Amino acid sequence: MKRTSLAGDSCPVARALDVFGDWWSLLIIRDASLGRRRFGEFQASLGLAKNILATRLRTLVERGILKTVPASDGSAYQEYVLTPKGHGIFPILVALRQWTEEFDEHPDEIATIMVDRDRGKPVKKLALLSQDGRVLGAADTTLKLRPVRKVAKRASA
Amino acid sequence: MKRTSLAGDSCPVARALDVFGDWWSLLIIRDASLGRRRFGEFQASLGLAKNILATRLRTLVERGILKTVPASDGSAYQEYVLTPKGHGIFPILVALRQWTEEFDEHPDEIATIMVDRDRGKPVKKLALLSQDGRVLGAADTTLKLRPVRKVAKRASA
DNA sequence: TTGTGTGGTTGCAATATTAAACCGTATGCC
DNA sequence: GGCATACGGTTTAATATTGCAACCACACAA
Repeated sequence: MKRTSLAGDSCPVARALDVFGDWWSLLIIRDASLGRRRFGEFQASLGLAKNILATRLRTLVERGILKTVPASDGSAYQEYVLTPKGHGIFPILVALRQWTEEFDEHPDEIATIMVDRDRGKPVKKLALLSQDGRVLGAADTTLKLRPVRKVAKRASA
Repeated sequence: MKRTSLAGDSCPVARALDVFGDWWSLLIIRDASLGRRRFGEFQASLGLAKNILATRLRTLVERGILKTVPASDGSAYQEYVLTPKGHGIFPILVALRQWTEEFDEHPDEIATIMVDRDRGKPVKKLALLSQDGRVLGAADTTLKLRPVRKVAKRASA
């Protein structure tokens, strides 16, 4: 009855969800990208049980999303910061944010807007472009089987 | 001990996760966006237990991501299709996919690539633009408190 | 009218989440 | 140094969710 792992799945969406697709991981990553680094900061901000936070931080470190560094204030504690792989999650956070901004039933309850730091103006919606520069919607795309170079090991369908 | 609900949260990321932030919902939505519509199709594709699939479909319908329609083949069964709100999740799926493409340890196990339907060429990476057209990274953005128009009801921080 | 496929529901065992108590190590303060 | 307290967890026990398998109702076919 173990929660089924998606790690070996051949779908890239499933593989991403396997890494940070649970209730708390993305919120921890969001907090980290807002500059929070300490165990206590995450706990206070998210209000989740400490044991859960501990296991989540541990697996996020294992998976290369976060890394631990010595505390910046000189104390003997450690802090958790995003790796490049963790920073790469930023567009996903933006996509989630923009979906809520567009479709949520109570947009008045959204506290913040994302702005361009230089100008202070709201950012535009994420755009998916073709190689020749056209804006693509879902209907303008398809999936193609990836050409296999050497030997594919475990991928199924 | 009920799983804490994020519905009333003021963070748009949390609000999105509250709607489809569990293990299976996004995969169901992915399947739906690939054209799968029937209970059995989802079940065979995802390999999840039928009771779980049933509850997920029900809540996704309740939350306006999917809607049920009479079966397209004339049989008396029903099918599940994405609403506009559900189609709006597409950029999130793209962002997840692209993260895996860029950071996964075994990219050779990824089966498909997303291509522009017209040309058959891979799509470009999602781009976040400022209003004056600059490409923005995480460090080029900040969050600003949303100006409150009328009375904010429940939002906290 | 008997059989089969589809679309579920029900019951039970295993696992995950939660809150709360506990604990060792650092700091802070005297 | 000595005591109190904060930090960063681990442990425990209750509850909720997940997963599997068996069951069931209805539609459709023969």
